[in-house]
Amino acid sequence: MENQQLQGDESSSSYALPSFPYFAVPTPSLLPPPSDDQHSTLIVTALQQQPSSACNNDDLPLQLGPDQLAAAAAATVPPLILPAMVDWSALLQQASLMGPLAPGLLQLQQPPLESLLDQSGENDGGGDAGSSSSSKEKAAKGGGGAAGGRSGKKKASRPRFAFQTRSVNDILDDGYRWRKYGQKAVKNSEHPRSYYRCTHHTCNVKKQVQRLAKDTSIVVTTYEGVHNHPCEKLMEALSPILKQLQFLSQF
DNA sequence: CGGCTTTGACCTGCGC
DNA sequence: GCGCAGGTCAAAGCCG
Repeated sequence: MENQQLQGDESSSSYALPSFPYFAVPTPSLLPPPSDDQHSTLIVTALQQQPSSACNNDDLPLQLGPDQLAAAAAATVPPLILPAMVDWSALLQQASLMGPLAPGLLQLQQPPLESLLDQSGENDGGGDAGSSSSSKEKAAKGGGGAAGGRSGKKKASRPRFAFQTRSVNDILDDGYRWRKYGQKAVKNSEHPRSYYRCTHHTCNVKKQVQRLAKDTSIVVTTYEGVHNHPCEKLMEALSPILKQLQFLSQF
């Protein structure tokens, strides 16, 4: 299983995620108060590289396709208004630590990332979707080791979370600093996929940003790995409060 | 000048 | 073995 690999291989896995096999839609109660300009709807997916049989979800009561999920999200979560800065990684960590059914998270099911991203592609046929899926999974698992041939060793897969957001901006301001290290045209999609890496020296978190071909207003952001450092912007915002608390605690 | 983006090249795995 | 697709590198250029 992937999480086991993560905990075994990641030197920086102090925030190693427990199992979080749910497709989660944050309900409004979980959301911060509205802000002025950054409007977006959000779907969060916890991704795990599991055997394809595990994705059948025969034992799960709810079976929704990507389109249905999007519709369900639209129905259950009317246009969410997000603040300019949301630490979604931390939110997910917190949610996962609270257990599989964190308060405020609506359990649906765990769709594979491929099904999410395949919405973007006008597949030539059903069989094509399958091959595309396996191709993406392969890339996700071996991508790091593949590039540049720096090490022949296969890189262990890491937890991945896909955020589906309706936003004009490609980049979600999650409070972390990212450096773009690549951009790639994706088959069956007119929009390229962008690759980002966390700029923190010891942090190896990556994210991919891609727009859906079918609905270009939706941005799919896929996080890979877990930050091993605090969110800079969050700390910046909190530091005055912390200082005040420290000051008050003296009395 | 440092940090970031752009972009072509390169590498790997998979399917045929 | 070859071609394709995805992921990454790294040099060059841009920007504050």
